[in-house]
Amino acid sequence: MPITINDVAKEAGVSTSTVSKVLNNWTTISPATATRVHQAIEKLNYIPNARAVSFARKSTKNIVFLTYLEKDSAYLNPHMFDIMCGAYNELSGHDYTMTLQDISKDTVKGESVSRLLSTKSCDGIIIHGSAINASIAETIIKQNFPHIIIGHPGFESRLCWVDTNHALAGHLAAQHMVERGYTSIAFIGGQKTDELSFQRQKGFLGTMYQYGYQVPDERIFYSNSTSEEGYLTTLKILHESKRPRGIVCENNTLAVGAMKAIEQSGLTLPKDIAFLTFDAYPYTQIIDPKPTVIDINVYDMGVQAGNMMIRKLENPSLLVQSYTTIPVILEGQTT
Amino acid sequence: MPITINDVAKEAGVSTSTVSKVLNNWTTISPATATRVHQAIEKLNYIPNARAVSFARKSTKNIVFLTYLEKDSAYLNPHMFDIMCGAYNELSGHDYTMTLQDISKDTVKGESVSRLLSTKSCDGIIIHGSAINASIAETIIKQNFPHIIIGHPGFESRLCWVDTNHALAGHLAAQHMVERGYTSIAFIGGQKTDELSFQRQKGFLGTMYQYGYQVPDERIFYSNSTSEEGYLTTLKILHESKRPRGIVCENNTLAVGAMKAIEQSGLTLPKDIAFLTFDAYPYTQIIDPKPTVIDINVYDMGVQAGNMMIRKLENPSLLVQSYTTIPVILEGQTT
DNA sequence: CTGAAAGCGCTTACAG
DNA sequence: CTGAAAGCGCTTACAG
Repeated sequence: MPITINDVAKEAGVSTSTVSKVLNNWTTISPATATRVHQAIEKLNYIPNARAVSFARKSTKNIVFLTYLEKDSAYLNPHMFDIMCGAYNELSGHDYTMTLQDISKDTVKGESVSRLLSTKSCDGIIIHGSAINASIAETIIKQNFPHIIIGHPGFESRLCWVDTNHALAGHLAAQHMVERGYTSIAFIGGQKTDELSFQRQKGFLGTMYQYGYQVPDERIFYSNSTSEEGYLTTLKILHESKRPRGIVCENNTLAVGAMKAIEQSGLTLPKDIAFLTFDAYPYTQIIDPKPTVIDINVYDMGVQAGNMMIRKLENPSLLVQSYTTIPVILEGQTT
Repeated sequence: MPITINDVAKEAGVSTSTVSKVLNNWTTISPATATRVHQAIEKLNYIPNARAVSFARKSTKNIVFLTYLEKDSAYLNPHMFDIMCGAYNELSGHDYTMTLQDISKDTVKGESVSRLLSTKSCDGIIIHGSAINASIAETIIKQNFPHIIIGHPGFESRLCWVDTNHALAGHLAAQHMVERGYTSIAFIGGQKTDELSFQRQKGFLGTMYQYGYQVPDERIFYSNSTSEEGYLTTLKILHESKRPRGIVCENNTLAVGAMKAIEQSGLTLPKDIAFLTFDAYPYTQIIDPKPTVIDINVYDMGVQAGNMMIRKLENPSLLVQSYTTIPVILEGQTT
């Protein structure tokens, strides 16, 4: 038989309401009573039944983390899990639990979210950027449900979100290259439609321009972000009649191919050509030489998301819509 | 005002108990009544309050996944998250939710688990192998709490667990090498005390022996599993007076270094030397040429863990203690 | 400062 | 086959 609040009340010689008040730190309880109750709790080794508390309070102290959880997600997108850890850490530090929810099996867009809200099985929902869509957005906004999107949603709305300033990352990349004296640079980006890639490119090109080193169109490349394309594009760049002084890759996968091409061409980094890429993961840690990268602290983004969620729950009238975190440069051996 | 079971009862002209029975598929309900109730549910768009159900049923339909969730875990141990996804998938398919729990902040060993059990906030607990210890084991066994450990616990106990047959993986490695005609082979392992490495090595050496190709002690190496050590050890192996025909590395990190050494020595894979390693992640996908690996399907391990958990919950007297999953060979260009 | 009582929204013996 | 009633273990106005 598990110990209940009634057992504690009996043991302490008070009513259950009094025990409850002690448990919830009401200020109206006399110190003497509080002590007696605490002693009883200690003696009986009482711990409140979380289910009953949740039911009586009409709050779960639980946050759902909505994302894709398919096979190989961990390898294809470790960032997502690092964000998850950050969010977990912040939430658990404030006595919230965190439940996972996969969106990939939804046959109707947004159904898992609707269900989540109507069953009242969480107080709030953190949504990974890859899992947000207009249908979910509408459900959440209509019900005014506490939420945070990780990554800018990609469409205008009243949704709340946290993101890293990717344009600033591009700016930092340009600034670093110019400071090191690399002024003629080729940029290998992802797909034209990729928002993240676009922001990095925009920040990079804009800052180069401000410094007076406009990057010509023929030195701006788009790709499907495969290592193979990074390799081929870089070969092409290196065989230009007038080779650029440096190459910037929009992501790690491109970087693997690019550096292979540079190595095979017999060029030395950074003497013959400088190289910079974005993100410290997943490959730049093991590529040799270690490239200079503009990194984003995704764990911290998760922490910020958790923190914003908690503040929203504590103060529902809070009007903050977004947090933006700042990228940092990690210097390697290629610039 | 959210719709409750009472609203549905009123709408359908029946009692709340009847609605509840319809909701829970009791066979004693007449088809006509069931239809009326379903219509009312449909009309009011009623969804049961999960908190109330959980409280009344004294079960949460929630499983806790216990592990380490610190910064960078996702990069250092993507396997763990892939397992997590597998477990989630299986659990959610059976209408269980899954909550994360980090163990790294426990000041007293096992305190988070004790708390979990006393607050009754889950029906069962899945524990990643890295997070199990004697204190947690004792708590769980004493309370006879539904649990699954991912990976053999490393000490004898009545704990339930799932794991891959790592010795079999070693066996498959040996078999493959011998079949391809590579009979003189060096083995680079992890630390002597590492159980997984030991099992792989044991399986490998044992099978080589059975085939009649005993691996001499001077061709068995131990290491701290860094890429650097893989590199240096391989260089040493390649400069032996009588070079082996193949090298087997116990893990991916060693493999990165080993293959670099082979390449730098001007040897061609697999013409001059054959190479095989374990695990398809995190690096063998991008190493060139792609090595032959013995892979373990960790996602499937998670699925098995989830499945075993569900069967235990449905049938508490189930005596199964362990599942063992089977590794597979993925042929690359190095054997 | 404390307690009796209602209530949170379901489930489940039990009676009919 | 259906329903009245007790119960799950807390919280929280409200009265004193």
